[in-house]
Amino acid sequence: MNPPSVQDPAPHAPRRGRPRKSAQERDESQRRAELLRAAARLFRHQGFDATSTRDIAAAAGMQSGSPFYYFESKSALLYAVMHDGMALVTQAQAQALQALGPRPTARARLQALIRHHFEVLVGPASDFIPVMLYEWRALTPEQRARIGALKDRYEAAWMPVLVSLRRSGSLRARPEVARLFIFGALNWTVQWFDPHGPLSLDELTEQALRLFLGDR
Amino acid sequence: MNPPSVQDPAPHAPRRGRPRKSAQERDESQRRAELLRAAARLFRHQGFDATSTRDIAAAAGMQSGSPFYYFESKSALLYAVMHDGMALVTQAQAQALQALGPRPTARARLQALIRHHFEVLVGPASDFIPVMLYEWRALTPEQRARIGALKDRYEAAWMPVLVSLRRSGSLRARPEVARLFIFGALNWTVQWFDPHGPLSLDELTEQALRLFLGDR
DNA sequence: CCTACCGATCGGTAGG
DNA sequence: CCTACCGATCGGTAGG
Repeated sequence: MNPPSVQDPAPHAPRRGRPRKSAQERDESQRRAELLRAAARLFRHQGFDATSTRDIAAAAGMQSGSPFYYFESKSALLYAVMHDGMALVTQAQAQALQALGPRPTARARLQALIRHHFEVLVGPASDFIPVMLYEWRALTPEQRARIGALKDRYEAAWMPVLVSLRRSGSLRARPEVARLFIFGALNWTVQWFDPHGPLSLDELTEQALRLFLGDR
Repeated sequence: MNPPSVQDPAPHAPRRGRPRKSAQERDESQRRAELLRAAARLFRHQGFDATSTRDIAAAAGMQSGSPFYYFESKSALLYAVMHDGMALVTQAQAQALQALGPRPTARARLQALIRHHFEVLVGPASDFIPVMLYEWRALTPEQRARIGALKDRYEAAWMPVLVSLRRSGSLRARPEVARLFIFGALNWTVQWFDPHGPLSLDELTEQALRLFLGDR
């Protein structure tokens, strides 16, 4: 076992009980965030396997070996993209629901969930979730399990809404199966939706609601 | 320019005006088909980039260089998987519609299309179409255009049905957008459906119809 | 963080 | 089809 060296402690092995952040530590976490953003962008457009750590380094303005100062491995980078992405959108989803005010209808809640999900998938500044959706395979089984738990939490918020809509008759399929179909329909938009096309995210949301709900 | 050698003409440069097949040629086309099946299976489960031509050769019982006797490149193998897969399912789709007999309802036609599509996606012996759906990126632009044309033809068959259901009021979204959402919902089943699970393809089809159509 | 480097793997080919 | 091989690229590391 090596004793920890005094200078250049690898930030991917952060120490516990964090003291106040020095200017250098703030710099480091910013560089780390830049790496994550560059990686997410490249993973989304080229795929994980087709993206080299050299590509990522170059996109973040570093030399080829430098990403490994911030991340243990290429796989750890992928995991971090997915993990940080999920943490972000799960919180944003809860806020989108709270913004509806008191006692929103089930339909209004579904609308908010769908609209927010579109934002996450095809809105500006969101390569993270598409990477999670389409690069699942590249994770190790342990990583998959952990990301899967975050994904379950995100999707769980939809179930009460779907159950309520099923009870009222608006939703005609079984809620569990409906949830899987609906996420499929939404997640697939990554493949075809053009943010610069004629359809706005609001219109897209409206069409989705009309497709899935039988009334109104 | 090399004159064509007398023995071992590369089968991936087939001559025109084909004469009757010799036994050797039949053998060759069978070996080619085995390669395609092995490639489709590996591409589906590991992804194109994560599958080496050596993996494919081994799965087909060959040595590492041998796939290049049958295919110009790894990319040509991917293209062939997608092309042959699309040709197969497009024909099968037409047959599924014809089997409905004269004057089927629009609902019956949609049911047949969905049911057939599930068969293509998650039924036995079908790695080809999932590869096409999820390895799109790995094609060259020219290959993408050609496969895209085949895909358009396959999907075009759905439009008259959706238009008809829109007119009758069963479908409440715009047919063009509905088609995209519906294919998303169906194509995504590749990610979660378990053929050995409790849900049959018939039940899955029924749930999909209930989700997308507002009446009955 | 950079420099310099290693071992492994990969797509593809020549020659039979 | 196999054998033997090449050049390129890749993830990752030691040492500063």
